[in-house]
Amino acid sequence: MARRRAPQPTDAELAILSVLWDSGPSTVRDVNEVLSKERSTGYTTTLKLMQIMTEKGLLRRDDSQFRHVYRPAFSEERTQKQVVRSLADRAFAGSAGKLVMRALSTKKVSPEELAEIRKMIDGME
Amino acid sequence: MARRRAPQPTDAELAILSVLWDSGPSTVRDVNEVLSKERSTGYTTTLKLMQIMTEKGLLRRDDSQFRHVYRPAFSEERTQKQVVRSLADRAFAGSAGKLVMRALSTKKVSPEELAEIRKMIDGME
DNA sequence: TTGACACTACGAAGCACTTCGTATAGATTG
DNA sequence: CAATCTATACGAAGTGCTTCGTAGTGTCAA
Repeated sequence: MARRRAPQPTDAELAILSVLWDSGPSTVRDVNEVLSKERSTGYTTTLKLMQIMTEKGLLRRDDSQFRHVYRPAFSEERTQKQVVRSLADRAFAGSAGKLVMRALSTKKVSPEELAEIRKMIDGME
Repeated sequence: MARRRAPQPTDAELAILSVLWDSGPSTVRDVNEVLSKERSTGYTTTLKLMQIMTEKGLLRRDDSQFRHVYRPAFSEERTQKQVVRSLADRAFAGSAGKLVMRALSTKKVSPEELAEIRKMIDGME
């Protein structure tokens, strides 16, 4: 079962994907309204990006309506695994374990999450 | 104690930093010999990158000798924390904990590392 | 149906990253 | 000292990312 290869999303593309994962299928306007709050992005900028992402295969588009509706081509889980693996390769000599330990050491993990992580490790052994 | 801000290293820059963290202070030739094995990078390419990294403040250079000797301006630990935090912001809504769990779920963590991670969590509670 | 509005398509510019060719200067060897 | 090797400096090209202006097309209400 060969899965289509997914290109690594860029920063701006990840921002768009995040909105779509949160909100579900959306129009360009929907996405841009969320993004423009933090990034103050122009409408046509978001449009162009989403068009390119569709060409790349990162998004799917339903253009049966006047307002095209976009959705992510790949799940949040799959994409997150991909970017994590990519970072592990680039900055941690390929070791996901080293990456995990470094992430834990940033002290930005809440006790609740810590407990969840421990439970996850328990289930893996 | 305000620390100088470190720019995010790019991919090629991370590759160079990795060599320097591993090997210690090195000349351009030293670095290029390691890199060219995987990346087949030209000598002047590596040189130019390291010059730019020095301008950016990512590397320090000792040019008292004919062959300049370079070393990282920031530690591996600090840089790794930085890139992890950056990824958490971009793809995990800022949550290092979510990033950790996703990294664990890639199944690329050895049992030894898993044990180490558990020990680390024990020490944090 | 026509004017106003909203949407998509397209082209291009600005910028950063990466790569490499060429010029120049310092070392080394016969 | 001259030839040769090795190093650095510099400029520039190619590419990809991001941004936006403008043109063209569809929609809707008066």
